[in-house]
Amino acid sequence: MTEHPPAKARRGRPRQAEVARLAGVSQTTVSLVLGGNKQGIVLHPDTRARVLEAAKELGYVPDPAARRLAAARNNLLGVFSFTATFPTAVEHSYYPFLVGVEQEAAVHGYDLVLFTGSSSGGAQAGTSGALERVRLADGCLFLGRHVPADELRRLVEHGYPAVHIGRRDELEGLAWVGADYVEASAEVVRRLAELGHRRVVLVREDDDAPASTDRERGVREALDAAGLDATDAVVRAADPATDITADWLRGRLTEGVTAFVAEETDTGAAWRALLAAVEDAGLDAPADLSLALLGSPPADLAERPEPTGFDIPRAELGAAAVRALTTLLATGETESPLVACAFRPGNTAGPAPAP
Amino acid sequence: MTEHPPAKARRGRPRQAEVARLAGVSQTTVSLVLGGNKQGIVLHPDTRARVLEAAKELGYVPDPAARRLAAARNNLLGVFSFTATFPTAVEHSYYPFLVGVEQEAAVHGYDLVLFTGSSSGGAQAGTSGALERVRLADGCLFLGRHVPADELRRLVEHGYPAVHIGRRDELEGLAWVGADYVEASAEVVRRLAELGHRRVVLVREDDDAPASTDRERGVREALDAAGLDATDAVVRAADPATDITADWLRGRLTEGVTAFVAEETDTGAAWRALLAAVEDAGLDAPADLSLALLGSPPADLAERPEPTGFDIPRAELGAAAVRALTTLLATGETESPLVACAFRPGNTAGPAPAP
DNA sequence: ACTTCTCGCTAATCCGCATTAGCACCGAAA
DNA sequence: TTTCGGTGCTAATGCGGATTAGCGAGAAGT
Repeated sequence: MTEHPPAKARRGRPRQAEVARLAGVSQTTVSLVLGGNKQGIVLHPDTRARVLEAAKELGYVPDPAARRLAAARNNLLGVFSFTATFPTAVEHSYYPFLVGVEQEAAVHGYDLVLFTGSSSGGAQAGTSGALERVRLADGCLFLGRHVPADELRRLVEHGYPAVHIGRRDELEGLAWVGADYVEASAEVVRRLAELGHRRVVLVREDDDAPASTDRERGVREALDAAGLDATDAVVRAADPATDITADWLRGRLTEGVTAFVAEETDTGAAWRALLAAVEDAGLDAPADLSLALLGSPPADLAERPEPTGFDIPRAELGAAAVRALTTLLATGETESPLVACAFRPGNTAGPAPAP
Repeated sequence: MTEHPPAKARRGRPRQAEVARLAGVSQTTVSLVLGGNKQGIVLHPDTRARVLEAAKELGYVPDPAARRLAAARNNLLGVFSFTATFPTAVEHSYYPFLVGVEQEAAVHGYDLVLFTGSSSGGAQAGTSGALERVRLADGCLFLGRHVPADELRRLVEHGYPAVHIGRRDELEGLAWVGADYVEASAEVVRRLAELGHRRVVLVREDDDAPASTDRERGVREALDAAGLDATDAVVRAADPATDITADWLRGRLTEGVTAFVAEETDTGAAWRALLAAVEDAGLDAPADLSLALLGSPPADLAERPEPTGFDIPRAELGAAAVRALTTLLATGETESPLVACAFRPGNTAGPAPAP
């Protein structure tokens, strides 16, 4: 007869109201005890204890959405990647970031929300508003070579705390953490120069991601600094697999090029192409020519000779990103640190062959 | 003087209320137009158009927190692993699950919250109530060989939607998805029998995880079915590295054993020990004896000959787990599917040597 | 002309939590 | 006895949107 709502009784997670009932206090009090009580309202220790016990007994956990809505924070950090976060194919590329992110987030008491849908055409991938969902979290990390700049800009302009993993200063006000590709790439070229190489070629993808342009810049700067010829020193290959062939390689060799440097990308296409071309040409590195990789080799090429180049401290970058984000959340201060990469001697580069 | 709140006026994004004002309709109408309008309420096309235009003009984007709050579900799935979710060392063991989980979650429009045994709330890690944190998500996936059964039971009894990756029927009411280790292991043994092996030994860890006992069962069943001698057919090695030696191997060989099967575990210890013993004994597989691995080889052993055995469809398992969880959330129905493993011919097993 | 129906739209609530205002009580000061 | 100042707690409200109940007005039926 009466319209009692007991049907909802055991439905879903316990609310503060239920904790309140069990503890014999008001919902407000529960909120005060469980939330920070930043208002400095005085509560009797016994009440406090009762509430805590009731909450534990019921297994109460605050609803993150409600917390956010009430203009508070929910201790959730988002991670949004523009290429799938767990892509089968490029396994090794992004995973290490998460290692660092996860650890550092734990240190700061945050849980991680992985925003999916960026990957694998999920429920609403590609939708123009897809980025907005990250607002559920207190702040968010963004990851990927290509990022929808306008959407991200909107978030940032509205004051949403965001940190990009990877340099990205063209986007005013966006905090980021980046690897110092310029310096790391320059160092690789300097080493090659020291080994006697007078002409070096960089093979990069035909793409203007900061990660690529930074590497090119480093290479060019080092060439300049060493007084080397930078003519045709950079090759943009739209499709490395077809552009970088044994013939092409021989051609460059006859021009006096003795060292080839490839940039690392998600797919490692440039490096793969280079290795294939060298093999096809029946040549050997580092005997006939030197090779270097501006980054880490793809996982499936692990058994190949270790490439000369540098390692990107991915876990460290992930951790730095979390630190930047928590700082942003706490103080509102934007910081964009540049993390150094470690030179990796490897064994694909050697002294330049005598002319 | 007056305590007007205009400070918040131009703050942040537009609300539905503002869109409504601009379009000259009510907030409800805006919600109807912009939201799904699952109620099938009839709206005039013109009204609809006006609202859409107003929304576009203002650049309206719904607040995900509010949306989720009103919907009484936050579209979050938890992933809880009892070993760190992102362990650098055992990288390959759990990672593939996540690949499948992430993709399938995206398909269903869920985002992921990552909980790890270690992190779970930096503030109060290790607390016995650590598991309660997962209640933050609509439902949760559990992952790991060893799981605190009583804590999990509490959650399940409270009606919390949980799915375990890996068979686990001893826990009444818990849904799980598992690989069919019994059948897969049996098949491996059947193949060995077909190759003429009359005595087969399984090397397993001294541990009662379902994943181990299932494999043993499959092996025993296949031995029985083939009418083979199952005496001493199973060896429990607390520490495979010291128990499985070249001497031990020779001993078994003289007893007539011609094939050795190892189970796969996080560390791959049993398989490693077996390989080492064979090498130490100066023997060769598959010439002198046959080897098989009930699972996939550890990543660092990739360059070794491909083990005969089976592959665990980890990504598929992850995806199946998400499907089971979403079904549980939607219909309340618990399902526990068993996913088949694919036999991997490999090249460590061959015909039994003539006696 | 009077009841019924749609059709189109809106007022009122609720979701779960945080915050604001303020109430009831009690001992101390006047 | 009245007033005052804490102390300890709660009612009420709002965040932004989804949902439910239901209200006018014109069309249709009788």
